[in-house]
Amino acid sequence: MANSASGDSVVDRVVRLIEAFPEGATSLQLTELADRSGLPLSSAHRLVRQLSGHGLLELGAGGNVRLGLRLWELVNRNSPTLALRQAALPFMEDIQQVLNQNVNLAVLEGWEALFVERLSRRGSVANRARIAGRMPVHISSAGLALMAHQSRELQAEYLEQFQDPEGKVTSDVVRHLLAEAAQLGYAQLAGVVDPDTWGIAVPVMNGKRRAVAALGVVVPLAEMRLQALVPALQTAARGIGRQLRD
Amino acid sequence: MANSASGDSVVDRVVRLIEAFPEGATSLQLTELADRSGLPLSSAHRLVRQLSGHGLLELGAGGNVRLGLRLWELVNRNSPTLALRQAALPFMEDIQQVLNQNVNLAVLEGWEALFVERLSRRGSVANRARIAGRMPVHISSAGLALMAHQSRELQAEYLEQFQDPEGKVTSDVVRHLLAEAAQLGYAQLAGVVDPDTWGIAVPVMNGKRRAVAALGVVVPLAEMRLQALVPALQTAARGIGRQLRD
DNA sequence: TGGCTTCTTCCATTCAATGGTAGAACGTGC
DNA sequence: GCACGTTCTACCATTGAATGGAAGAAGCCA
Repeated sequence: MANSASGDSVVDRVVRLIEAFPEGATSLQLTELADRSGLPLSSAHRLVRQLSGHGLLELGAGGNVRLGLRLWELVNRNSPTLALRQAALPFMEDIQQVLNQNVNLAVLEGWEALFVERLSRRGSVANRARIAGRMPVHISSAGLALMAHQSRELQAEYLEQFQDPEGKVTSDVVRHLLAEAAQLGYAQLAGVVDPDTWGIAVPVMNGKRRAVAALGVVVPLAEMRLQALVPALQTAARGIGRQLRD
Repeated sequence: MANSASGDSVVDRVVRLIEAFPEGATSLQLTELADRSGLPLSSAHRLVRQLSGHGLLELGAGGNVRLGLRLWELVNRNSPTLALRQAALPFMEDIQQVLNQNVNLAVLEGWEALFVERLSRRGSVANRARIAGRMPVHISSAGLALMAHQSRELQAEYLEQFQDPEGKVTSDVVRHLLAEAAQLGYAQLAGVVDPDTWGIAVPVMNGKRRAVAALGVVVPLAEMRLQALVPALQTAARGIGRQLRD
């Protein structure tokens, strides 16, 4: 019973609290939050109250805790992806208009593609790639497009640690996919997420010729027409890259 | 030189750090961040390093600090507005398709409308209502639509404290605007933000008949056709409200 | 090269953070 | 309506984590 029996700082605890929210869960019971974050109830309670006072969290009736609107506001108005999304949105709208497909934009975070923006195909509701959602590199066209254009070192590191949790894919297969994507200039993947859809993605290069994002579409198998999709995506990706330069 | 000379807790400091980012600024110099947050440089530095370790901030070369992608991810995947936005997006897309106007969705935060989602008019780039941006209630149709359907107490409190920083608008004028919006079921405002545009917004009511959001469009003056716009917005707003009920 | 700014590290001091405990509030079944 | 389990909230003595000035390192520009 001292200052931090568990040996972590206040900052660590605040982070644990925020990270304790399971994906997609907007609200949590205080007790459950304490459990999930591994903090003693009284500590969790005290921290939540403090954070609520600033609006980073919201403490509702009955110990109901949710992320604060104020936090959402602060993060989104100063988002690290702001410039990227602003540059990309007009081009994404073009793609959506012309091809009428689900369009998405992803960046590389660790060994996963993190989707930062998305436009839905008109009329359809289903779209797996949620904003702020992740997909492992080896099963997403966006992930492959991104990884295929990273430095040799990073790719080597990635392949080194690669292991398919389901044991179906070997690192050699992934190596091949990456080589192919690098050579073709786009990545494609059929029916991995959804058996009836294709994913196609191209890298977005910034001024320094680094692949900072991937622009992709998810199309129904029936409408798969590479020769039409790829040039459109590549053109848009170049446009985005040019915007990023200024 | 003790534990917190300024008398605020670690949590307070973390919040100050995050709030120190000026709207729209994605990155900040460490020294400037320390200044803006009012923290001693060494304290700011230590906290930034800790937060960076968890990815909530990112500490780049040369003391360059930005919000972390990890924080963006956590906040957006558990956003308090997630349910609202998911319910609203399909309807917003409908509006965009049918009317081809800038569509936006706002909630009430304090005495301001906070824009949580937005779709741009095809082809146009300009759109003042940025995501995570704010507009005072009395100069935004969304704000008026929201406030007009709040409880009598809240409205009274709002009008009580109201004061136009520019001294042009009196609280009586605002009272009148609110009454009108409440009676008509929609709020309209001409050329306040941009001299050539109209804003029209309708409230979105949840299951408990509380106005939880406002759905609005911004149209060029020339294309202003109330009799077409309002019914479309109201229909969409009802649809959104119905979704929120489940 | 010299001077200026900005970043980073160090460490003795001390008070804010901690968490077990107790009690209040809530919900639920009998 | 009572008793029981659960969850939330408040308290407070203990103590080690947080603090921030100062000095050194690293850039940067003229």
